[in-house]
Amino acid sequence: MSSIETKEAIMNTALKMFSEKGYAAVSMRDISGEVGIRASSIYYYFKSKQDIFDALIQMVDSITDNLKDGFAKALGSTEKVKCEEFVRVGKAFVTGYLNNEKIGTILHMLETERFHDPKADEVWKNMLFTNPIENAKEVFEVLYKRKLIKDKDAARLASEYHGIIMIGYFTEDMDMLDLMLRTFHKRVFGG
Amino acid sequence: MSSIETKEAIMNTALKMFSEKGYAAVSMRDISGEVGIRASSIYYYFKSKQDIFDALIQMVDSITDNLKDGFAKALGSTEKVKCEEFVRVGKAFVTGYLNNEKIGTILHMLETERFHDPKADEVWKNMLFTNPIENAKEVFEVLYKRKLIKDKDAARLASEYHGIIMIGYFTEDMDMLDLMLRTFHKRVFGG
DNA sequence: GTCTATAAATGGATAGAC
DNA sequence: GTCTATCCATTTATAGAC
Repeated sequence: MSSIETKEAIMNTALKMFSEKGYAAVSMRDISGEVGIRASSIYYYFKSKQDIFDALIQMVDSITDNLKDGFAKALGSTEKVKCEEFVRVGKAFVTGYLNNEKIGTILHMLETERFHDPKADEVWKNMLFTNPIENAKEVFEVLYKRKLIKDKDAARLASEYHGIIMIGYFTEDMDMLDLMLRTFHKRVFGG
Repeated sequence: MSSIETKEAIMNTALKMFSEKGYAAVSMRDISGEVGIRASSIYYYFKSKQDIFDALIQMVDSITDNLKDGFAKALGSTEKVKCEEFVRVGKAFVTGYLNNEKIGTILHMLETERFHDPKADEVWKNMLFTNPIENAKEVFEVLYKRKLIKDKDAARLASEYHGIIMIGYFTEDMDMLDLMLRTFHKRVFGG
């Protein structure tokens, strides 16, 4: 295996194990064993266990920027925001993005470590709240300017919308998420 | 110190440290040092480290039942649900209950361990979602029967309401929470 | 780049004195 | 009840051979 491949294997394995067991509960031997090398070999790529974690956070931080797409692209440029499309985009954000294999694993890792790692806490909040709400806000601003909605308060609409998304994400009740999105659409876009 | 006091000190200290550092990162020596005894003395009260954690979860599980009060008592029995009162109750749930010293610490501990402890995951979801939503649902059912609201779907209203609460809790934006609660009140109870 | 070997520290847990 | 002493497994990390 080439050098770069081994390094990536270490990071992917560490991410998976940290998210399942938590940082402290995973040893260098656990990671190396899963990768198929000896623990000491990890130190050729990373100077410490913390160094692996920091590299993961940094990687995650850059991924976060690629989030905007879905909601903005799907809703910000259509003629009329149909209910079915609105509901589809909302559910896709939960099932396709938040519960995506990669993103979901990252969120789990951050969630287990965020209380004792300020950087992890910041990235977690950005991924799950700050960025999505900011993106939704921009979309609602566009929709208002294009007179597709009557409510001018884009910031509040974005927080309300994301509240629905978060309840769907945490309770995993997709039927209720569907229903709440329909009700929100009716209220904001009109019957 | 009496036997019962020492046992409580161990549990309180363990809860605090588990919530700050995570279960695996806290050693028996860490806990005993904070309590002011030797690590071996803990084994007089608990047969293992896991035993402390399990005792905490069990304690937490019983506390959860005392949750109903706030929302139900405050809103389910008044003549008319005034906006100010509705907003006050919602904000009090976030600042007084979820961010309460004891409850908040418990939630943090559960959140760090829930992905590798099914019982912790269950209790966490109950405390933060299942129970509050169920309680809110019962209140909205009462309010509908008393013709104080026109919307019949109490389950959906409860999820929408709790979505607002959760956004307030996670983002810590109390001004936005205030605004969303006012908007919700206007929509559901009428201007 | 990956290995073996090992240092040095820390972990959970027990035995037995007081 | 709390202590000292200790066992034994496991941990992070390094040194140096290949």
